[in-house]
Amino acid sequence: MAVRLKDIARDLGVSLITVSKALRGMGDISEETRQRVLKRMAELNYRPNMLARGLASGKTYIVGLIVPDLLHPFFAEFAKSLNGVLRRHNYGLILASAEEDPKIEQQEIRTVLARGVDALLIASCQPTLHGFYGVEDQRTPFILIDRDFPHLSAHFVGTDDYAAGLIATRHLLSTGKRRIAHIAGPDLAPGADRLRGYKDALAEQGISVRKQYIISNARVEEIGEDVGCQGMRKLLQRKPRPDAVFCYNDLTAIGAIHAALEVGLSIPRDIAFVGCGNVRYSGYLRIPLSSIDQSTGLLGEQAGKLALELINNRATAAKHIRLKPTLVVRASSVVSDLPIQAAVDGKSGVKSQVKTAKKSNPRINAKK
Amino acid sequence: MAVRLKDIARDLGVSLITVSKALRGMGDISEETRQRVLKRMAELNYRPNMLARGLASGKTYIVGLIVPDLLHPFFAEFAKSLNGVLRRHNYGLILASAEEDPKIEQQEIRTVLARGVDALLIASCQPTLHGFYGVEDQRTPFILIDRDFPHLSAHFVGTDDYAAGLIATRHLLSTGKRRIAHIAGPDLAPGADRLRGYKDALAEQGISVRKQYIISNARVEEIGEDVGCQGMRKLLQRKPRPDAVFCYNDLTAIGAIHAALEVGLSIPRDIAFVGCGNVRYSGYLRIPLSSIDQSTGLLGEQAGKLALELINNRATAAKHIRLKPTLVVRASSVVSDLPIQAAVDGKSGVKSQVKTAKKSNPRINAKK
DNA sequence: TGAGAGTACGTTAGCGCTAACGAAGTATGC
DNA sequence: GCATACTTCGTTAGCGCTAACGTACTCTCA
Repeated sequence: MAVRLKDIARDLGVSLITVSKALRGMGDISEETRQRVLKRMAELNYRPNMLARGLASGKTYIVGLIVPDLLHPFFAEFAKSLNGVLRRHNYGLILASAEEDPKIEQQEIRTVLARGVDALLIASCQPTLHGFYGVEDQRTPFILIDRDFPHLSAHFVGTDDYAAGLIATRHLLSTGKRRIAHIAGPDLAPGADRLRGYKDALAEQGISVRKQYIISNARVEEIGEDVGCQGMRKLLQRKPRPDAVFCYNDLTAIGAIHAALEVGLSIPRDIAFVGCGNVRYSGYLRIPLSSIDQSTGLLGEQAGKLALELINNRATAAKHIRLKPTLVVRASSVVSDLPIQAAVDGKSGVKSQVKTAKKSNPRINAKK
Repeated sequence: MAVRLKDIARDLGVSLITVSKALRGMGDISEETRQRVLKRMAELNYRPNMLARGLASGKTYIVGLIVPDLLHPFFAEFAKSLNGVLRRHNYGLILASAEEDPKIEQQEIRTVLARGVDALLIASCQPTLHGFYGVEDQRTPFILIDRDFPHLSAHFVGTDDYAAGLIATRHLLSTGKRRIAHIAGPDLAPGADRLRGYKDALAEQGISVRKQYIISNARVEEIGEDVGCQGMRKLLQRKPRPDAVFCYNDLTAIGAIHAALEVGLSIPRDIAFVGCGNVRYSGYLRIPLSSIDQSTGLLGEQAGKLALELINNRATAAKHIRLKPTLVVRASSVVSDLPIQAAVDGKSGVKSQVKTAKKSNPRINAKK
């Protein structure tokens, strides 16, 4: 059996509550007693029973995180970063991967809440908003991640996806491309915002948006390589053929590039690509991929800090944190005169990825 | 406030314990009463308080997982798969990423244990075995993941790393290469086993192991692209130059390939590469990477099942589960006569990856 | 018919901890 | 010298649930 407060109290000849107070650093204990207690605790390798503490105090020091897919680099990095913040504040993390299934998401939310988490972070994969199964009514603070539900006045931490679309498309325009296509994501907040950004960037240059250049994936479950590949095959049949593609994420971009190479196109000369997400291997791909970096680690930190804040100050008006993304340019969108190995090593390779991710200081829009 | 058993009992005019029994499906309740109780529970949206249940019963229905780095695709996939198994059995997952730091690992083990998990899975990053800080003495069953500590007679789930080294090296030998180098991993079980496999495969062909062809990374903290790149630069200075390299993992392979391209070598003609881990993008890299697949998803499942087994039957002799890895051949190790785009599309590209790693991998050429 | 067995439900006593208040002892002020 | 305040420690009463046993009540069968 594990050592309990009671054991230490008996051992030291003081009352249980004195030991508890010493442990928690409460004021009305003499410094001498506290040291005596702490010393004995260390000797006996005492570990407070967090279940009992949680039951008695109503605080579990656990935060729940529900993501659509832990394997997705974005969520993995987010979770890692969040875990770091929480650990530094002695909070634990209960994690659930919903397998892109709203039913499972619902189940996970239920069970995670039953465990009495102090806060809940949800990157939802719900197609339409049916509310969060009672989370809103609960006293447990909850934060939406990555994907906002504007109708719900909830806390939110995510990327400025409109800016992502804008920046990516502007970049392609700046390289002289004019027939820019878009392989869109699901018809949820991030996808819709990136699409808006894409359209507005075109409008800025007086270029009309052509429907035939937009591949919709409104109802696709998993936006991966095959979606990009199939989308690209359709785009290749358009007349005139697009000369650039802004892809919803890096996975679709990889698939799209694959389809373009398949028919012997030269990248970026014939057709250029920009992805979104800047996943780890983007710089090492066959065609190193230009991408929009979401500073995911920073998102995790911000989300963690917000969660802790909400836990400590019960009532706060809904906070929206949107980080500005940054562009990482690589060979998929910019012609390089250098031999290929130099191109990879130099400006467009990993080095610049690190540089950008470190240096870029995304501004935080704290609406309200 | 959440609904409690007491509320339902009062509401229905029965005793609290009757409600509890109905909830848990215990035998000595009439079917009629049970239905009445369950119906009311559903109406009131009752959720059992898992903290209280855990405190009273000693079972939390939570499993803890501690990994060195959640961002590493292996651990992300493992965690995801484990989460799936646990969810199907109504278990939750507390996850901690130790940031490759033994100190943090120790801290995480302490706090996770304090939360009263029913089982603990540890993929340790300890450089040497100092024991698991009292986990062994605890009644909490624990399972070592990926990396075994043979001295400890603990449960283990991981890859047959010796086979991985053997298979990878045999493959390179089968393509006619004879001067095969190895960029090794840290001097822990997986790294040491892969090295042994490498050596034995050479011995099988009567080829003597040359020290100058083995790059040791015994004390390197993070085995990533940089390590591979630097290791390769050293290997390039050896005389005669190696004509193939088996790399500890895919990340080092990516770095190594980078260094080889840098000096204008042709892959795989001048020098061939095999990695290990078969991460998601291996098939999309500049030089699609031959790799050893660890069937990580299956490992997660096996580990989850073992954990549940241990939770239910207290005492079991130490169980060792080692899955045999498989080889996925791509263009980094096999010459292809086809033009590059066809090579990627065809035999050496994505297809073989799909074939081997069925579940989570992109099925890009759906040309069936 | 009444002891034994079975069924359905309830009572009691915690799990290990904390919140809120209470009770000593010591110091301070006028 | 005695009330007031402060310091230090303890008592009481739970948090919401479960384990283990207790108690009615019914049924069975020699």
